[in-house]
Amino acid sequence: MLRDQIQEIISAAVDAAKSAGELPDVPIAPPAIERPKQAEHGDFSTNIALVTTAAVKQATGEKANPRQIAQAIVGHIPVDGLVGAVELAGPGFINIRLSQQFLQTQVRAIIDAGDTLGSIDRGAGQRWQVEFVSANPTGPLHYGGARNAVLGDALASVLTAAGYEVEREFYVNDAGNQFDLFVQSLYARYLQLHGQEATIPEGGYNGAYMLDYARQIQAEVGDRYLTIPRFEALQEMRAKGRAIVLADLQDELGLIGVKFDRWFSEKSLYDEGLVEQVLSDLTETGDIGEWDGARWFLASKYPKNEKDEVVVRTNGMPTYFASDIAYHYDKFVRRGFDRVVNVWAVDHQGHVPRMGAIMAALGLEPERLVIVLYNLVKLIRDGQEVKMSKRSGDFLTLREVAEEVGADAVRFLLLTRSPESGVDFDMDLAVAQKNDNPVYYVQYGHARICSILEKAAGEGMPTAAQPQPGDADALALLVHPAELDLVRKILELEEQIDFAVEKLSPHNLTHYALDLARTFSSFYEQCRVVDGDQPALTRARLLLSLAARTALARVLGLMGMAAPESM
RNA sequence: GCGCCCGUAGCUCAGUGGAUAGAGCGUUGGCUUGCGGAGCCAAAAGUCGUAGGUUCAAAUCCUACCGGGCGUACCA
Repeated sequence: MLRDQIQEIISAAVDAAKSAGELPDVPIAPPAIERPKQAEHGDFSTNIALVTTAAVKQATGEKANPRQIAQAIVGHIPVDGLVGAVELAGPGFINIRLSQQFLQTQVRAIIDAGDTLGSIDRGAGQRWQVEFVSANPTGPLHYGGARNAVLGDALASVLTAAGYEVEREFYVNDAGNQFDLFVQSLYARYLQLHGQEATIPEGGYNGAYMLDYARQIQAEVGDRYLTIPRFEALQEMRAKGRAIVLADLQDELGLIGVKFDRWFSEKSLYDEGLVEQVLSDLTETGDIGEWDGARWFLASKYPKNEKDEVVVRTNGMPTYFASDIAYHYDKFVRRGFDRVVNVWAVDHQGHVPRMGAIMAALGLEPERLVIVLYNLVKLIRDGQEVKMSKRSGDFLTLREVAEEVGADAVRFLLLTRSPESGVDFDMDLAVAQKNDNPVYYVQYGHARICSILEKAAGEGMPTAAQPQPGDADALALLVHPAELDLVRKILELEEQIDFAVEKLSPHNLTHYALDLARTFSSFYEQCRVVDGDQPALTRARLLLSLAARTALARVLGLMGMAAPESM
């Protein structure tokens, strides 16, 4: 990364100053390189002199002057190539400005990077899994699930851009209570379709969509399930119901552009005996014991856990937690992911400590499992919170929101917030403001550039993507502040990607995308691109416009949004 | 009660110990005859919940308190 190069330059300058005897030879941490808030403070700044002052004071007991120290370091920073200017400012900050020539030459590099623009090698050689959504397969996703989908998907994209090999996984809870209730509810609906008396079980699923599902089954099997015993009918319906609900979920997630590499079945863990195997392994290691007629995982042996957890109930039925242990064994031991990121709503926070206990019991480094918690989405109507219930069928689905507000607008809306911030979602307001969504500003910038490039092509100019002999000379004409600022802004993308990975949250991308679009607009207002009287400058600005389009398309792609050529 | 998270402009939210705390929406005023006005420029708008502490430097770290959300199942 560019920032790393700057850091190396500063480090080298510190060493050189020490060798020259201009700095006392005390240990100094690697300099922190920051992006100043204000443009006058340059492209990068470092507080190394202030930090060094403290280090010198501690080592020698003598008071040092931070500005003097800064001056000594500045004297050893070469001004050539990358660095255009170095300034000493304020109490002892060192501000660095990128050279004009460097910025100009980056334009072609940006274009050539294309859809790998901003990629970094932070995760090279690392295989990560992002498991997200993983909603119960009992019906359409509600709106809160959309936040999970948007967050997990963008996170996976950003990790990929940072060099990790990433798999997106949806854990299908097709074993256990909720799925049983779903199948029984489905069976009841099926019977009702055939005019038979049937009631939805206590705690079952009443939503209207269940009738649609039942009709699909009816269309497939006719009245076959009336002719075979209930037990067998339910058995078959498990598979059919599963296929139908997964198809529905897949379709719904597809509306906001989310695709999974793998849909992992909880039931498969039982079918192949992995749950039983892992439970018996842990019994041997003393992590699972039996009392009060149940089998328990001794979580309290491990830090941050106060209680033990039931894995097999008194009635002999395993809990969700039992398969969760086997599932994570599968992820780490069998499939060998270096790291797994689970995206959970904050109401599952109580599980976090016991997941740490699982890792410890399985002999795995706890940091290999990361849980990203995001806050809940509250639905507001007429200023009041609306409680949603999947069982009663009274809930706002992701599909409804995506259709009414627009997929990209929904993604943007949910992605701008940091995960820990709660979201109050007012559907009426969202619909009313849907054309004011900031995502359209970003997309508009992209479409506008496409239009400019098309106009240039229409006037017989060579395409910007195709290198021309005089390009290097033409790019040297980019000296307007708005032109250089645009290049600067594009070059920030890699740091934004790095930051998103560092924080395991891609929400900064939305702010960056807006910033980038604004920077392009500013260039567009101040610098006419296509000008027949100035062919070389036109060429340079076409290249810069293409670079901006590349960056806009890239960041929109990372966020899972379209980059339209017209709108 | 205990644990985790949040409190920043009218609203919704960003903000990596650093220099004058930002954006979108809303409000007010201006920009027609040049590549897309879904745009641009400008203005008003802040006790960063409160009080202490650490630091050369705190919205950011620590402590207490106030307000809100979530959790504290042989549910998932």
